[in-house]
Amino acid sequence: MKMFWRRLSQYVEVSDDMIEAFDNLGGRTRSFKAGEDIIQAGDKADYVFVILEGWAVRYRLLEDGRRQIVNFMLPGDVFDLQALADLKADHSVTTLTAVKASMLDSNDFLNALRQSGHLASAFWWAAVQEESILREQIVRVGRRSARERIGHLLLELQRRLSMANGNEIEDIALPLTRTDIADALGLTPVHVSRTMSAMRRADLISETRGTIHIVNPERLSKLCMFDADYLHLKQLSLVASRQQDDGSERQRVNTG
Amino acid sequence: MKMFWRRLSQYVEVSDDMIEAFDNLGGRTRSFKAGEDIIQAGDKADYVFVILEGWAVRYRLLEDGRRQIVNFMLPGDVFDLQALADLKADHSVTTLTAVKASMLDSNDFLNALRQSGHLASAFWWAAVQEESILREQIVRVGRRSARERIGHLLLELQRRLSMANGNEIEDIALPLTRTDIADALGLTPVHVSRTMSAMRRADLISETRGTIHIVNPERLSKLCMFDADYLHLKQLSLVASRQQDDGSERQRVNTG
DNA sequence: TTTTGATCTTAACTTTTGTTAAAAAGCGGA
DNA sequence: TCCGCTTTTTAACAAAAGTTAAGATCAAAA
Repeated sequence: MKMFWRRLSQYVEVSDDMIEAFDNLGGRTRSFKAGEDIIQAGDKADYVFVILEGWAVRYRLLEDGRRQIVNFMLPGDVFDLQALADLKADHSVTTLTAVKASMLDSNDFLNALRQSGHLASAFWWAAVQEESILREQIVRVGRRSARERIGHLLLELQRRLSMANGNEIEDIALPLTRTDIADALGLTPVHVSRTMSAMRRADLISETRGTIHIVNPERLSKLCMFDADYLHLKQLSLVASRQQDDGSERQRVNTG
Repeated sequence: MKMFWRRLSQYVEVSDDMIEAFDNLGGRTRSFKAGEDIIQAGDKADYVFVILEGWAVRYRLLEDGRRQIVNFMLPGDVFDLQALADLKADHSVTTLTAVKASMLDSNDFLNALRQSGHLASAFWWAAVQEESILREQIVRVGRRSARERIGHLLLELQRRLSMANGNEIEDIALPLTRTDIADALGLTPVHVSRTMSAMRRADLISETRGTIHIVNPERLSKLCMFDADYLHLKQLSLVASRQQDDGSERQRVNTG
């Protein structure tokens, strides 16, 4: 839950009354195994989830089996605020790793929002940020080359993990297969593999047992035209990227 | 404004107190010429807009001039609810035709939401629907062929225009150049032209002076795997007469 | 350790989409 | 009406990404 408050603190001052209002919700924590569906398309959404640990994805399957991963959900992320509108899910959510998530009854959740204006605006901000990430995903898939898509996604994930973690993460322990990356970026696994091989040869990234190291973030950012504005981060990114310049220690992300 | 209520009535019962709460906002109507920017990336968003007439698009430019249209905004659509989170725009909005839009001060708007729970949930629904459309745009651009993308977009626009209009629209007066369509679908104008020519030859669509006629909506829907569930519509015929359904099973909206 | 199944890589080849360019069509204003 | 502009279409060719297939690598289970 710490990750969640850390994330919200990007936008609002996290006050005690806010944490209290939230705790009173009495959401129960549920654990999911890797590869388990949390929501299936067509389900009636009754809960709002907060990811506490692990990675999940929202995806959609076409009738002929093509799969598109719509977005990644990391610790601190909130979904489905859609549940508050009392609709059926038009997509599925599944886990990539073991996941711990807090499940909040959507009615209780609404009441909590009414009680704490701060809490409401924090969640509003989270929803706005999520939408921003969706828009950037459209740009990524619609108007970028394979190499740019991969680099841009890696940079986004690094930022988001750092934000949840509270300090800059250097190396990304990606729980993703080439197929997952392909399904997120509108490519084929073969082409992802081919392109990442080329990126390694070009010394843009290196990879050891599923952990990606971005050799030179500035260079990769320039190459992929990555501009973190769309993440609407506050001081963390500025402070942290400064720290990164003066050679602070490298850190591995561990996501359970 | 009629379009707007018609659209919201898809989800909530539009009551007099709701219309009153909204009218009290005293939003002023502004007119924009075709091709005029309503919001520019980097602007501080201070207003919530409701489109009354005309078409607009949200888009993002990459440094090297590539453009991605993120979504289309039609009469009855609301943006930027993002303004409520007091953020800077990470994208631009421009008009494709002359546009009339209602501009609501975001603070006044927030107060109105607090006063009318119905109004709040109506807007929440609008935001949820918009996000749904964004997700489908990701699937469209990420995992569909050029022909599927074009057909799918046409079917979506037909649905959305019909919804705003209150009854089924047959022919779509598209105020879009091939370049606009290309920028929305992650293609080039040449390929859009080529593909639409093939679609005309295949008797899927016909076009007269910018007006598109979908020859056989069922066939096109099947071909493009268009499933309107993501728009969360009720059947139009019901909208005209009855409001929200009670306990009975919700109807699937497919084609025609 | 060896085995097994999944994932990754590489290569050769195909298909789709992008590029460039030039001609045709459409459209508003003189 | 013609003129000048923009948009659309078509064609030939280039590049990017998809497909198929086979071998290499990796990690968990025996």
